[in-house]
Order: sequence, then structure tokens, then C-alpha cells
Amino acid sequence: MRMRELSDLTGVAVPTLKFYLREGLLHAGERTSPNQAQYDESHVDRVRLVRALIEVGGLPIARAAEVVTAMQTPGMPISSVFGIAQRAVSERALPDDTDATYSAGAVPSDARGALPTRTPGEALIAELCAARGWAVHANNPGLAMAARVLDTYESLGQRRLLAVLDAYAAAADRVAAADLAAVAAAAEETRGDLSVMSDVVIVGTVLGDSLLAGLRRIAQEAESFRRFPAPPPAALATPHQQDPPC
Amino acid sequence: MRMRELSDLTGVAVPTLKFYLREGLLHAGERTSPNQAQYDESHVDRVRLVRALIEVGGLPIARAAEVVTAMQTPGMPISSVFGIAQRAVSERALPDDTDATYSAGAVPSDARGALPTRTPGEALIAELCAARGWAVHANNPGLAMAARVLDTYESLGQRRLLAVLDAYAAAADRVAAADLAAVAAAAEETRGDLSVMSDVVIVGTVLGDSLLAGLRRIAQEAESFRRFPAPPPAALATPHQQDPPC
DNA sequence: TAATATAGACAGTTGCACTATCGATAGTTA
DNA sequence: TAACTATCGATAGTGCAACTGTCTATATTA
Repeated sequence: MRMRELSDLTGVAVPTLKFYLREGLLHAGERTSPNQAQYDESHVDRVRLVRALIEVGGLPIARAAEVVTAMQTPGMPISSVFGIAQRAVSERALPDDTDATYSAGAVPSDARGALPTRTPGEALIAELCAARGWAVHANNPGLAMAARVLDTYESLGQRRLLAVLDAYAAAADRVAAADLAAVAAAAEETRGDLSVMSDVVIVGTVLGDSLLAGLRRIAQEAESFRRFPAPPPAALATPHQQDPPC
Repeated sequence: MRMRELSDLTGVAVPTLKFYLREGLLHAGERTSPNQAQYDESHVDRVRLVRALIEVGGLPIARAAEVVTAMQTPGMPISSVFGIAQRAVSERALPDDTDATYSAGAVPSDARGALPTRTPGEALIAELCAARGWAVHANNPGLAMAARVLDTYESLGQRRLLAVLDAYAAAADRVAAADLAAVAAAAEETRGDLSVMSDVVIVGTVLGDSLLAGLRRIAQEAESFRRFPAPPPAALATPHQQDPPC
């Protein structure tokens, strides 16, 4: 098919597809002449995946490009795919790690000796890992992400929110077990086809955050009804009026 | 204090603070003359909260403004604060709901008769709500968010990922219970001080997503080690080299 | 063969989150 | 009290991300 058809099938404008080609989100079509190329199902699938990562998963284009590049790299072990997907979806909530080191000046004499000075949040997460028997690399983006949130709770004077940590960790364990079970099921079905497994890992990791967040909102409201059955008189402001519970 | 001091205490540049004042993220200081104002602790707290919502929670400025406005509205019932916080943090993953309706043309004769045509994802989520006894309003943003992810799994040919739904729901339940327990604890400690409860709801709802996502990444890697103990030979590409598990 | 489509290069647009400048004051310091 | 720095409010400008549009030389299609 030509570009127009690819555009029609995916709902993505032609100039945008060209842009995706330039940015490495979409692999080139097969050349039939210097200014013509043929696209196929693989391109349709790719565009759909990219749109899903961007729109549903909220990834910026550059992260989506990294992810799809990793996906099609032949020998990439599944653990690396996991890492890349995790990093792609974590970026937005991670500190810039340009944490005001010495600006210029003399030789950074004791740079090696300067221990990383753990924040309280990092310490809490390390404790949690130990308590739950979680073994992870120090560069797992989740470590910094979770620690950052805990430090923020603290700095906002919301120390009481630290009480949720254990329940969240238990929930995370459950979710991760389901995630890995899905990967394992895919592996079994396809006799370990790495490309299928990569797909599952990427889609599951990136979109899973949104799914979990959505379910959390639903459960929060349901739990809120359970705890505070009669909503207050609603004297003013009725942000959601209409229909009662579904 | 004057604006410069507010800037020093929060690490936010003066022009940015002015911008926040204009955008309604920060309440005005107390006037001492036509072009002078005094700021206090409440402004420092507010700026810190706003930065946390934006940097850690990933909210766009406009949503953060809605949230802080809701927070300081006197009679706002806690359920409404929940709704506003949920909506603020969901926006990025929701469809534009400008779903290609009739462009112009004649009178929309049977617009009322057109039932909403549930997507498969919406049906699945409705089933799930029924199964778990979750009672929520139809406009809970989590419903659309979760349904959208399920529909996307389907359209990407990742039907096998639907298998995670139950585990995710159970995890969401656990998380929501912890969230509401934190709110209840705050209510108890402060004898139902609505402003404190609002703070807990907003910070907990917005940052909780990040915390949970971070913990999920950690648990995923840990679970991955458990299931696939020996990482493959790592012939090429070693994205995370260095130190072994923490 | 006329109309439409394409690849590739590059310029332009939109939206967001700041960041800078300006003029008229106001506070601070020598 | 003069010089200097800071402030308010208004307005304009910057940088980045994600497109979107235009152009030229070809290629395909009705």
C-alpha cells in the first residue's frame, strides 16, 4: 500500500507519518523507485502501536522511538526490553538528576568519596525492598520514582500518607505477578518468540500504568461511598450531578 | 516576606511566581501599597504543593490551578475534591471525546435516540464493577481511562493482556482502601477539618499514581528475577550493567 | 495527458511553561 | 536625600515538543 492508504487505515495524517519516519518511530517502506515506497501490515501495526504509546500511555515521541527501536533489535534480551519500557514510562516523574553539584571551580577532588547521601524516601524504599524480598538493580527507575514521592509527601507535611506504603507495595506485587504471568503465558504459547514477548512487555508496561490508575479511581470512589455513605447535603457546587452509581 | 524571599525559599524564579499569580496557582499576597505585597508561610506551602503537583504528579498548569482552587473553596465536600483531583490526573490519558460526530449538515434528528454504543472495554469494566460491587458515577474518569486501555489492548492484538484485569482490580481495591484509610485517619486526627482532608486527598490522589507506578517497576523487576533467574548470556547490548540487585 | 500522489527537504504553526523587559512606584542603604 | 535595588502589572519573547504545510522533482492513475 502507499502512504495515503496507511494514513486512511490508521487515521494519522500523511505529513505526520512522514514525521514519524524521520523520527524513527516508523520503519521505512520497501522502495520501488527513488520516490516511491510500499507499506504493509507491519507499518499499520507499528503506527497503531506508536499512537497507543503516545496517546494512551502518554509517552513523548522520543521515548516511543526508543521503545520501538528496542522492540525490533534482534538479540535484545527480554529483561532489557523491560528496562527500556520502564524507563520510557518513568521519565516524566524522575528528577533531572542535575542536582546542583559544584558548578565549576577547582578539581572535583573528593567526588568519588562523596557518598550518595540517601534521602529519607530512598531509605524507606530500601527497607521496603528488604522487607518484601525484592531484589532489583540500583538503576531501576521505580526506585527513584517511589523515593521521590515519599520525599515529597514528607516535604509537604503529609507524613501520614507514608502509611499507605505497605498496602501499595502489596498491590504492586500483585500487579507485577500478573504482568509477568502474561509474559510467561505469551512465551509458552509462542515457544519463547522474543518479538511477541517484547510486544507484551512493552504494551503491558506502558499501558498498564494507565489501566491501574483508572481502576484506582473507580475503586477510590467505590470505597468512598462505602466509608461515607451519605454524601454531604451538597449545599453548593455539584461537580458531578446526574446519574447515581452505575 | 517579599517576593524575592518567597523565591529563595521555594527555589522558584520570581518571574515564574508572577506567572503563577496570574494563572491562579498562587493566591495574592497582602497589599501594603499599590505595588507592594507581603507573602507568608501559606504562600511557601502553596508554591511547594504546586511544584509537587506539576513535577512529581505531572499535572499541567491548568489542572493544578483547578485543583488548588477547589482546595481553598470553603464548602467543597470531600467527594468533590476527590473528583477534581481524579479528573486533573486523568486528563492526559482520556480521549478528546470529540469522537467524529456529524460535522455539520442538517438537524441532528436522532441524536437523542443514538445510544452510546458501549465499547468492548466499557462492557468489561462494567462487568468488573458489578463483580466487585463497585458503585461509581458514570462520569468517574477511571471508567473511561480503564476502558480505553482495554480497547487498546484489543486493537493491538494483545487480547492476552486482558487476563491481568482481575489482579489489577484486586490491587486497585487494596490501594483505594489504603487511600481512604489515610483520609479517614486525617479526619479523625483533626476532627473532620475539611482543609486538611482536602490536602490529603489531593496529594494522595495525584502523587499516589506515581508512587504506585514506581513500586510496580520495582516489583516487576523483582518478579522477573524470580521467574527467569539467570539473565540470558547478554550477547549484545547491556543497558544496565554495573551493580547487581540491591 | 491531466490530475493526483509521493519522497525528501525545510519552513511554519500551535500550545505550553516559562522568561525577559518596561515603566511607575516603593523600600533600603550610604 | 540620592543612589540603588525590588516590586507590581502588563506585555512581549523564548524554547521545546509535536505536528502541519509548502515545494520540487518524480511517479502513478483515470
